[in-house]
Amino acid sequence: MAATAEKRKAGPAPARPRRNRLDAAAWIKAAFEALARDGIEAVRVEPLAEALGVTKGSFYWHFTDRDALLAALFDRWAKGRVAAIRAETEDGTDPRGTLYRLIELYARGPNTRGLAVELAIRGLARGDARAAAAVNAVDAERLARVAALFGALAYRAADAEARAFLFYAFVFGQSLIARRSDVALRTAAADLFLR
Amino acid sequence: MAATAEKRKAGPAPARPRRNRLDAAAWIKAAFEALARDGIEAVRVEPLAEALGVTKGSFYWHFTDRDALLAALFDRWAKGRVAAIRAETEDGTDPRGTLYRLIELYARGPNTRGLAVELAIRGLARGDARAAAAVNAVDAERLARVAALFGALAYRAADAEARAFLFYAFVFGQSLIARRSDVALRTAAADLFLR
DNA sequence: GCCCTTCCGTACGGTAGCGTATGGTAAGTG
DNA sequence: CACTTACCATACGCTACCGTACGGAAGGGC
Repeated sequence: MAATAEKRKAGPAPARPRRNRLDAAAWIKAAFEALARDGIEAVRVEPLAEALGVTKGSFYWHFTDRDALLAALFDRWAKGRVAAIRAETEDGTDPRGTLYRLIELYARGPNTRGLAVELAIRGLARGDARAAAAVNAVDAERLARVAALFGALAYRAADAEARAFLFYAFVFGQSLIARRSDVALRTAAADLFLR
Repeated sequence: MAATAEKRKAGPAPARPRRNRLDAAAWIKAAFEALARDGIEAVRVEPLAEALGVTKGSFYWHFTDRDALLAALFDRWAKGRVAAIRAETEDGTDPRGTLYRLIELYARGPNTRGLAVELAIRGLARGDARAAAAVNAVDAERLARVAALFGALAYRAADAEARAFLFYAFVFGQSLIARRSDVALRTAAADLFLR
């Protein structure tokens, strides 16, 4: 990470940094956009620079190389997903409702962007150790949280764990199949193990 | 394999067909190898040529461009998968055993190659219409066949369809999750809807 | 034998992107 | 006002790949 927040002085905050000043986070955000829309092949330095309205001179100030951007991308994705699943499951009441809400989050909803990022990173995890590490961290947290939800529904530990595994296998597998499929079929399938 | 290769008499000349004559199928096969191992970005003309021991002069004789190779790849994959699911389900006896066998095929067996190809093509289906068409054709056949298996287990039509959907969502989803090496967990999850 | 088809090698031009070197410029700092 | 810092623009060399043009070798048909 490069230097980010150096202007800690008190006083009037600068309204606009300058013309088009960027920080590392802006590059990562643009990288997420490109990844969601066109996959990892679209996360390239020069196209991103053009999309951001700067040149790659900016990029190589904030990152050592393209690989560093990818590493930051995976890291930030993992942290964000872990924080998200914690926030979504911290309400202990109504575990079954939470499960249904979680499924909706990835199965329908306007979350095609997040799903695309998810699938892209999981696809990379096959050949990239850092992507694999990010996926492992996210999966561990998610499976633990969802297993706890099933545990709250009075399933025994081993059964709750199996149901959590089935839960996420279904969530992501379904997204690989039903590109235009109907909601009724998906709901019926989910009801088979959410009962 | 040295049975049907005698075109010449027993001269001192090399008995090979010629030096390294290829056909389109050889290129497609090499493309599958590259796709399975390193993803779609590895399916490139010049690296494939080197792997095949020829130059790209050969490629542009058999294909108009790289895109034509990808189209042939998707087409052949779809045909192969449709033929495979038909062969695997044509035996009507023991539907449940067939279901378990199908799951093993993608979840456990030494089929990491086929699974890698499957996931790569499904990842491409998001942005490539031909890949999407191939996936749709394969999915339609698979879902119909597996729904028929569940139907043979006395599930009613709608239920059988939902179970088939869950079946394939699980098969592919489980392959995306980190803890896929845990056989017991995977089996327990499958038993939740195959029991 | 001769030609004709099939297939590949060789050489070339063109593009896209990576990373580097270096200078320039506006904001802050003293 | 000099000076420093942070950040970006510009220009360059390099590599990998795509697709084209064309020539040449090896067999099969006559």
